[in-house]
Amino acid sequence: MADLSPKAQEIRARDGRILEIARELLNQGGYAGVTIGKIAAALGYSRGTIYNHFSCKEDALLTLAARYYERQLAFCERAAAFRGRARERMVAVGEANELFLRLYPEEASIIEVVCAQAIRNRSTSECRARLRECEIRVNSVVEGIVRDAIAQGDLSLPDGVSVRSLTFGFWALTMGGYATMLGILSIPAANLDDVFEEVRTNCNTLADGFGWHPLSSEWDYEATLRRLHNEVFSEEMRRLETPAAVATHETATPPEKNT
Amino acid sequence: MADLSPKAQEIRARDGRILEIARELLNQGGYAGVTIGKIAAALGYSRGTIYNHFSCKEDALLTLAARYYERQLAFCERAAAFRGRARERMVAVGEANELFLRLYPEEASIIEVVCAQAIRNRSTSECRARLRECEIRVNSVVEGIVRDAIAQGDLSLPDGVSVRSLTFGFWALTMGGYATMLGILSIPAANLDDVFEEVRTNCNTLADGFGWHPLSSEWDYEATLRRLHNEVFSEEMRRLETPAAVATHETATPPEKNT
DNA sequence: ACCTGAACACCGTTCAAGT
DNA sequence: ACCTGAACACCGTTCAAGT
Repeated sequence: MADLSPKAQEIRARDGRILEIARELLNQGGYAGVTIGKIAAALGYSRGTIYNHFSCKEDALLTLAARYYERQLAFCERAAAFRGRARERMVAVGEANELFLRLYPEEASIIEVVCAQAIRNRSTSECRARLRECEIRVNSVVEGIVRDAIAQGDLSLPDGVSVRSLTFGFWALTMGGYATMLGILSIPAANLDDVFEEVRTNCNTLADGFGWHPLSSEWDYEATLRRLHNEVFSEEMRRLETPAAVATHETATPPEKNT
Repeated sequence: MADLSPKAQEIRARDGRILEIARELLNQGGYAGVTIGKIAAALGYSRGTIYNHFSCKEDALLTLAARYYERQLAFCERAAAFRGRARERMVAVGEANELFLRLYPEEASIIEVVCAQAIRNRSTSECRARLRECEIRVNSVVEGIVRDAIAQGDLSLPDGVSVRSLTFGFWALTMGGYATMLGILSIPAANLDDVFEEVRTNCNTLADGFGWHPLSSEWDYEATLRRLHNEVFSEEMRRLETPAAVATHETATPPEKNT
């Protein structure tokens, strides 16, 4: 960083400003609200200049998404390093995801962008590679925990079930649940008041179904969560408890067309 | 239908043709490939005429999605009427979803459209209501099975777990898994060769985790599937086994921007 | 009553011309 | 070397004018 000329540093900094503006526009008006023109106006440069920073609009948005995923990955890695039984660490990673979504709810609108193939397909392959890297690392964190559980004798895989497919189950359950909450997958049920709790309960039940010891009935996982909150996420828990610091942005609800 | 004038019938039929053209364009080039201009050209009418049929592009696409969901719902309802233990019927509904996706893989690109808030938000509320109706009905089919299981003594809910949250677990696991397959949620694992099997295995394990009898270890659910194939989906199984009838369309892979 | 297509508004992206 | 903004291509949508 220090070996860059002042001009080059200024340009670097502008990268970040563009992303921040894009994030605000996305939170305010969804994908349709993000426009090269609006970004340029807020930035104080002309539209053409944006293309000196990002090769297209989608690359800017996916870069934003990559930063989001990288922070989420860091949460997961901190949780996976939690000291305890393998299943406790699994619970910890789930909690890390939950805390992350709770802390940055407004930024979750970026996930919709990532999920849309129409957007991903317009982006540069380097951009997608950066996202993919995050996904792979999150996955290997969880697979590592599963392997530890097996090595420690807490879990034995049923016939025909691989580490990958077990990991996939937890992943699909969690992401399917959260995607619902984020409005990506829609849910039929009326008042889904606490998706977080339902994801947690179902993940625990799935682990019980695999016979992953200690079972829910054999262990106090509430205590595990308390310990995790104290030992790993104390700073984040404090921020969550002071509501002013969280969710100051309103969520993205672009005006509807009819009624 | 018979009480419509010939002209009115002609217009009605054009509704369907527009949807069919939209479906083909969607399969060929994804959302970006669907254009009012292209639809009009293929239809042989001017662009303005399209707006006599659908109030906007998104309404046409969501109507297409609603038709898709309605056919899927019909599959689920047939499966739920299967005679057997409640858990067998649950397995049957899962299998119905799987069969539906296997039979119409190319049409799954419509799901991406439905998942994109950016698209849903531009549609008419009537259109979304039609989609929502389907989701509600699928959900109540599954909730009904869960309630039957409880009534018949095969399942007892743990403390703090409602019928809805249990249903939600199966739903999230299934949809999260399929969303992966459809490229909506991306999956880190390298070669995910059989998402279907992994969804099935994990759903079974989740049911075992809830102590839903008969457990996997107490019952031959492979036999249940065979019976379902014979008694309910024999026609569909035959079509699946003659590959010529299935997956003739190529999946939507619009050209990428870079390498 | 239905259809047409010019016209409008709004984008993303490029690139010759400036500084 | 960097920035500008006119110009281009491409959309969705509307509506006065036709038939």
